[in-house]
Formats: sequence, C-alpha cells, structure tokens
Amino acid sequence: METEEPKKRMRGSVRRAHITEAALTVFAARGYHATAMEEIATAAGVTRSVLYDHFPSKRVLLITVLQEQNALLVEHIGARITGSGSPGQRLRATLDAYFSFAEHRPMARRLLFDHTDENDPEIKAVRWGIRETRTRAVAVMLARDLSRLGFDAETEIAQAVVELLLSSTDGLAQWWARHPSVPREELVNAAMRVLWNGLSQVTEPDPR
Amino acid sequence: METEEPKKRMRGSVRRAHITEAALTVFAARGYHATAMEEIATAAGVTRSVLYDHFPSKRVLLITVLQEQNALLVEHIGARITGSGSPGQRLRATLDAYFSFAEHRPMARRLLFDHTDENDPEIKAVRWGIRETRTRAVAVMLARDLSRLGFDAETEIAQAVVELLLSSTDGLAQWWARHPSVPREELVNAAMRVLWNGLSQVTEPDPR
DNA sequence: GTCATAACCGACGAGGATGTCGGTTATGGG
DNA sequence: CCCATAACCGACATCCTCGTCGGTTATGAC
Repeated sequence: METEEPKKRMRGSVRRAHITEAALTVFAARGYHATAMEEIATAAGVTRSVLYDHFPSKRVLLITVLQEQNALLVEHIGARITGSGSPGQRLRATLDAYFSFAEHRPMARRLLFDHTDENDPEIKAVRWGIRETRTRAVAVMLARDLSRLGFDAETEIAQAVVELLLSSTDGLAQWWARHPSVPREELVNAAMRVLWNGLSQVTEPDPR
Repeated sequence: METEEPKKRMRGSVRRAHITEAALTVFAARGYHATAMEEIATAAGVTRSVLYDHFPSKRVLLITVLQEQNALLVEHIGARITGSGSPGQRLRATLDAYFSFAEHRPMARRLLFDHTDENDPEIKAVRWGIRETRTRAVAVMLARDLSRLGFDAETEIAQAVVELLLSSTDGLAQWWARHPSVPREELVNAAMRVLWNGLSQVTEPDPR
C-alpha cells in the first residue's frame, strides 16, 4: 500500500527512508511490542531481511525513528514561534505550533507521546531525554509567568505546572485526532481560555 | 516477594484475589504485551497453570483487573466528593480525590491510565468505556462553568475542554509518582491555580 | 478416619517473533 | 562489455510465550 513503483531496486538511503516511514506508522499504530518486523517490512514493500541490512535490531530501528521524528518536531515548533511578544501571545503561538505539528504529522505525534509501554531501558532513556528537553523549553518560556504566579522556576512544583501544561496539550491533541472536524484555531482558543484565563473567568477575550 | 505463608494451599477466592493483585502490579509495570504470564504467576507465588485454573486467558485476566480497579476508583472518588458547594470547591474536591487515589493505589492509576498500547479490540472497548464514563461525569460536574465560559455543554469543543482537564490531571499524577515528596495539598493548589485561575492571573496588573 | 472436591503442578504442543547466513541479481562505473 | 558492489531474498535456528492436559495431594465435610 506504499510506493507502488513496480519492483525497482532502490538506493540504500532511499530505502532507509521508506523503512523508517513505514516503521513510524506501524509503531505508532500498534505499539512497540505488538508490531512484528514483518509488518514494517511489507509496509515498506520489502522483505524482513532487508530491514536487518539497514538496521541491526528492532530496538535501534524504533530509536532511530523516535529521534528522527523528534528532530522534525523541534524544527517544526522552532520555525513558528518567535520568542518575542507578550507571554500570552507566546503561549498561544506555541500551542498553535504544536497542534499544527499534530495536524500535519499525526503518526509522529502518536509515536512520540502516546505510548508508555516499552520496558527496554535504552528506549526509555531516549524517551526520557525527549520529554526532558520539552519540559525545559517550556519552563524557560514561561519562567516569568510562573514566578508571577508564585512558582519559583527552580522549585519542584513549578516543574509540576509545566508537566500539567504539556500533558494537557498532548491530551487535547489526542482528542483532536478523534474529532478532526474541529478547526485548529478553535482548539487553540479553547486551550487558551482554560489555561490562560482559567475556568473561573467569565468570558473575557484572550491575548491575540 | 508476596505472601510468605509457607506453601499453604489457599481457598479459590483468596487465590484469585492474590492473582489479580499480582497481575495489577506486573501489568502496570511492564504493559500488556511485555508481561509474561510466568511473571504474574511467580509474583502471586504460584505456577502458570494455576492462572489458567482461575482465568481463561491473559486477556480476560487484564480485563478483570481493569474493571476491578476502575470500580475501586469510582468508589474512591464517589466517597469523597459531595456534589454541593461552589464550582471551585467541587473542582478542588475532585482533584483532591483523584490525587488521593493516585497516592493510595499508584499501580491502579498506572494500569488504568498510562498505557495505550493494547491492540486487542476487546481490551480497547473496555478502556474506552472507562474513559467515556469519566469524561461524562466531569462534563456533568462542570456543565454550568463550561457554559459560563461560552462552551455549550453539548458541543464538541466542550468535550475537548473536559479532555484537557482529565489529561492534565493524569499528567500531574504521573509527575507526582516521580516526585513523591511533594505533599498532596500543594499539588492540588498548583492545579487549581492554573486550571481555575489561569496563568494570566496577576496580583497587580502588569504596569508595562 | 475416609473420601470427594478442588487447589496445585510439570510437561507438552503449537505458534510466532527475532536475528543470521548464504545465495542471487540488478546497477553503475570503468 | 564486464564486473565489483550492494540491494535484495528464502530459509533456518533459536527462543519465548500462550494455553492444555493429566496427574498429585491438601482440605474440609461427614
């Protein structure tokens, strides 16, 4: 169901790209343990052996895809947040950037953030590194606002607040994947109204 | 490492309870596909065959544990939220109840909400049912506040907001599991300050 | 005490997955 | 045209896990 170029032999790097692409979708759909290398192979239009010509094991294949897609995410986000503007504007821009990524690469989002099942220590380490950089980036972005709220940016509880923001955003993206008809802007607005203004607020426009 | 009663033979129902207890911890720790029945068996101080004397398959063992623990959760939450009081008080009480559950039964929380890997349709259905009842309950609880914010309780976007609340709470609980030294009340306070008051809240409007 | 019940176990069969190895054939440079 | 390289494949060996089956022995009722 992938590239239908009939039986042509590909250059190594190209084949590699096809394999990682296939691995992304299958891993995202089934999870690590439940996916067989066979599935990835057929999805890439190739035999299982070929996977082992390019990657030494299932584990490093996953890790490769993970880091690859995370790099794309970082690039995607970085390309569309300015770093300037009011705190509210920056938060809004970041939310929009993340949802935009979720919209354009739904499988990548799933693979990166939906699963928690892998028990392999090496994989766990990679995942943890990715999460760590995310929380740090957000903590830096919101340092001023957090301290204004009484959370010293270095305390544990400030970290918790960052975690709250990240998980809520992920959760929203997850929900969006099941209700794709909602336009992105509406989603951003909803998130801003809760996270920025709070549930107690009577309808009051948010920073635009 | 479980019951050290030396080699005594147990009554069926008791053994069943021990097995589901063991299954809870192992499933929560490793995930569904990665756990072998052997691990559960030894954790329950018994041989694999005994599991099959009590449960027809690995799948229904998981489902049983899932529903069992969910029932406990519902009971736990229901026992300590009143339904009366101001919306803010109700939200606070619910958050506190959920974190209390996470504190007393960390494995149950993990099993119920951390994993997304199972591909089995039957398991998925059970999970979805659990999630569904949760979101519905929260939607009812916050219906008034949501409409005050401009979210009609029946619209899709209101559902999204509920999802945001749930995932943020789960995320916070997950973080708490990694930082257990923080007292529960502080966690509740942090969650309330963000979700109820919003990040924009200032004691004094920013002069600049 | 004795005896039926039921809790428990060891071993087996079948299926499926990972990773390896040697062979085959397209491809592109000389 | 020729040939070395490398892309590709089929088959195998090994390991692991689920679920089954027949047998053994503790336990509680009588």
